[in-house]
Amino acid sequence: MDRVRNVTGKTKRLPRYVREQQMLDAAVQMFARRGYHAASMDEVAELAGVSKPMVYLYLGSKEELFLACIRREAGRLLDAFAGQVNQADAPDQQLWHALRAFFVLVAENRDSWRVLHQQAPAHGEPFAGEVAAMRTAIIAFAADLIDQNIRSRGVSEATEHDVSALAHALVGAGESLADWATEHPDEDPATTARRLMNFAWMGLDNLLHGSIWRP
Amino acid sequence: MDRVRNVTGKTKRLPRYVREQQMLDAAVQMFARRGYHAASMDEVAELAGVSKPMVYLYLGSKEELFLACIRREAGRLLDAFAGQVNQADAPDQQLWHALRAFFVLVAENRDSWRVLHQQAPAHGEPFAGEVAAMRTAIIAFAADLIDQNIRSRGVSEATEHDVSALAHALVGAGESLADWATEHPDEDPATTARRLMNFAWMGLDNLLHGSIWRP
Amino acid sequence: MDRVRNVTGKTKRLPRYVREQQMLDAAVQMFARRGYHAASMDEVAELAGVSKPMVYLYLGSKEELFLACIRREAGRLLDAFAGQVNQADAPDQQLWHALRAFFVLVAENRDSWRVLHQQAPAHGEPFAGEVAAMRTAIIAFAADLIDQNIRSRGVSEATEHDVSALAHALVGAGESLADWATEHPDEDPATTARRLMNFAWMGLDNLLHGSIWRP
Amino acid sequence: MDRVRNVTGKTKRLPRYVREQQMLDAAVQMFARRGYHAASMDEVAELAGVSKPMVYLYLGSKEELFLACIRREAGRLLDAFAGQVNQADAPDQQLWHALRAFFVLVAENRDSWRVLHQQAPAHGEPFAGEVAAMRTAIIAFAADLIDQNIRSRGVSEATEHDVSALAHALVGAGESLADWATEHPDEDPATTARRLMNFAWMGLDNLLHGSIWRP
DNA sequence: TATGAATGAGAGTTCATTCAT
DNA sequence: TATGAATGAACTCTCATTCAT
Repeated sequence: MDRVRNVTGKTKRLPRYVREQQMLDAAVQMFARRGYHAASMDEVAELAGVSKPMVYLYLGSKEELFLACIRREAGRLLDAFAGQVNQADAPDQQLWHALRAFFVLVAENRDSWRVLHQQAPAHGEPFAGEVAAMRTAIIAFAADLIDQNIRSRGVSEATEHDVSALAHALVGAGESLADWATEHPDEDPATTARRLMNFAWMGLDNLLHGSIWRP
Repeated sequence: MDRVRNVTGKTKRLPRYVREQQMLDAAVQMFARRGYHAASMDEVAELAGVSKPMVYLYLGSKEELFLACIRREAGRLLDAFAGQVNQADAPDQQLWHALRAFFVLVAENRDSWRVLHQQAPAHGEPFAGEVAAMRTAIIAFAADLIDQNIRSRGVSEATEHDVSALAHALVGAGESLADWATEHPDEDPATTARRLMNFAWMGLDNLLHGSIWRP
Repeated sequence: MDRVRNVTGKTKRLPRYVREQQMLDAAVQMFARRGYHAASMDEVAELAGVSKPMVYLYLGSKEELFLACIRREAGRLLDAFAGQVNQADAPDQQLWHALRAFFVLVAENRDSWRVLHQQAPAHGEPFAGEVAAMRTAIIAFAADLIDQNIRSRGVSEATEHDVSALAHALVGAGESLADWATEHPDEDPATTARRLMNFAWMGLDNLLHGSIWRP
Repeated sequence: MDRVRNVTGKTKRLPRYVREQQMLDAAVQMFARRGYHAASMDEVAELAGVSKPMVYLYLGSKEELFLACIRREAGRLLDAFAGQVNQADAPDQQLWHALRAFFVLVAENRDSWRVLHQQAPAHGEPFAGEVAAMRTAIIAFAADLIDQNIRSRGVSEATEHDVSALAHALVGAGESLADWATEHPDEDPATTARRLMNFAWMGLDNLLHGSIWRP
């Protein structure tokens, strides 16, 4: 009933791409708030202002719709995180820019973040895999920066395995802070990014200087 | 058909408590591997070697069953993490013991970890809340240790808010490493714990010494 | 499989209202013959020539379906009984017309009568209440006629309570005769109505003339 | 937990007949208040202070239990109604005694009345038939009295069919008044019986004197 | 293009009923 | 005698999905 209508009273015919984006927007919102299973195709269609068969016509099935959501949002996140980095910068500067972009994105797109972080991994393949791939890319990016840092100082005891572990820890810390920031809306994303830089990068620095914690 | 039978060929009658634990074991496994919705009560019952009505008789409903799983596993995790710590130890020693116990538990109970970390938060209330409460307790524990450390050195610029953020980052890093360790079965849990101590604790140390990262 | 199909062999698509009436028809029949609990939604749907989800989509739930049946049939009965009465007629004429319409309706809609008289009161609230309300209306109608009759003769010993009891007796006699007529299909409804008029109205007449039975 | 126990703390072993009556008491109560289907064997057993298998051992099945209830209560009602009548009395005296006994019984055993009047007929054979048989006996009794009355006056236009209809009307009026009396606990059963005698018997009298209502 | 009408398939849940002790 | 433990079988209800127009 709320669908956009033109002056003749007929339903407005929008180009396919626009309609698709509307549906994806609606789907992301529903999946984030209700969860994948509890979100019904009926509700998605209604929120998108379209009839159910349209959703099927454009997106195929509930699984494909969910996948399309995941892909779109994962792409956006990757773009934000890694896309705008200047490879000529120092590693810490690169990480800093990436993290800040990430926290900004999450703050502005909570539903998107919940779909990627909370929903997709819980519903098995192929959804979990899609997010896992994105996460792997991010971790690789972090690992690369850590590696650059290490090499630039000539320290080299750390294996690839060690670096990978550090990158995982760094990303996990970032994800957790993203959730935390969600509950503190007055926290500036840049501040959150600085917190993480201090927590993580400084710890790495220490290791590089040989001060190691032992039980 | 697969029910346990004794030599006389008759169905084994077990006391209620035993059967309940069997059902919870089966449920944790099914929920972890298939996901909450995809896991059917039929499958849970079959895996537990019991008929469906028994599951309902003892555990009430699918929701209550899931909650019971979450509560049991959350309790175990909390016990492992915070239960065996000696308050007389230095903060870093306390954290170290807790983390080691945590990584050991996760390594030995992957399904349990997946239920808590991957399934419960994805399915809304009351499940998410139950895990959130446990996580809050763990974060408080970590925050407390960080606080002790700060005070013992007389440094005091950090607000409670800052400490909370650090604790969230630390716990997030631990969760991420737990997942990572799951894919590296030959990694010793103690080693994983040491990685995290080095990544996190040393970073904190740095902060305490006043070396701060700035953009 | 038995659904109505047109010559092209395709499923007939009927407007919502028509389908709803078909479902109610089927439901009344099933509830009357099998009883509320023994009637399954599967059977109702099949008899209506529709799939089960349609019944749920249009009527909501088994309880709501039963209620809808009761309401429709109670409405029809009330209309038949009280709807066509001319208030200008003498009380006995009014009652006579009402009773005749009632016995005609019951003779032509046995299932409907059984749902109202036999099923609904046996299954507690809200079903019993719905029929009780209709019955109360009918009894009030009868009581009113009795009252008019009394007043028209200036006799006035009878309290409201007494009149109510008489009305209940009259209606109970009518219900019982309705059941009895059901087993005597060759009995003309008008005859049945006349029987009741003689049994009831004449008895009242007597009372009004002061001839009272005493133990 | 509330079962009767002797001093040794063991469950009291009561003779079979006593236990059976306890179970029937409990069953009548449950069937009357919840309805046949909604009453569960669990609840019946608990209310009777017995374990479920005992109910099955003594009464056979839910159907047989319900039948046993119906038979016991129908027997009591028949006894009350027709059992205490002195055949030497005049017909109106006989009817009066029977009705008074009936209204007394209903007033004191509401659950019993609801099982017979409300539940049994709603649940098909063999339950409905059992009550129908009892009702037939009562109607036959009434018809006989009416018949005696007619013959004693030498009036004989009335066929057996007519008399049967009158008896049905009389009994229906009685049933309806029984329900009505249930809602007016301060009404004396004898008064209710007198109401019915006046309503019914006097109406019959009229007919016998040739004053007939015509449309 | 767009949709109201319709359904296949399967889930959770609840009993009456019966073993095994 | 008496019962805690256990289940077969059904039933209500819900969706993702697809016709027919």
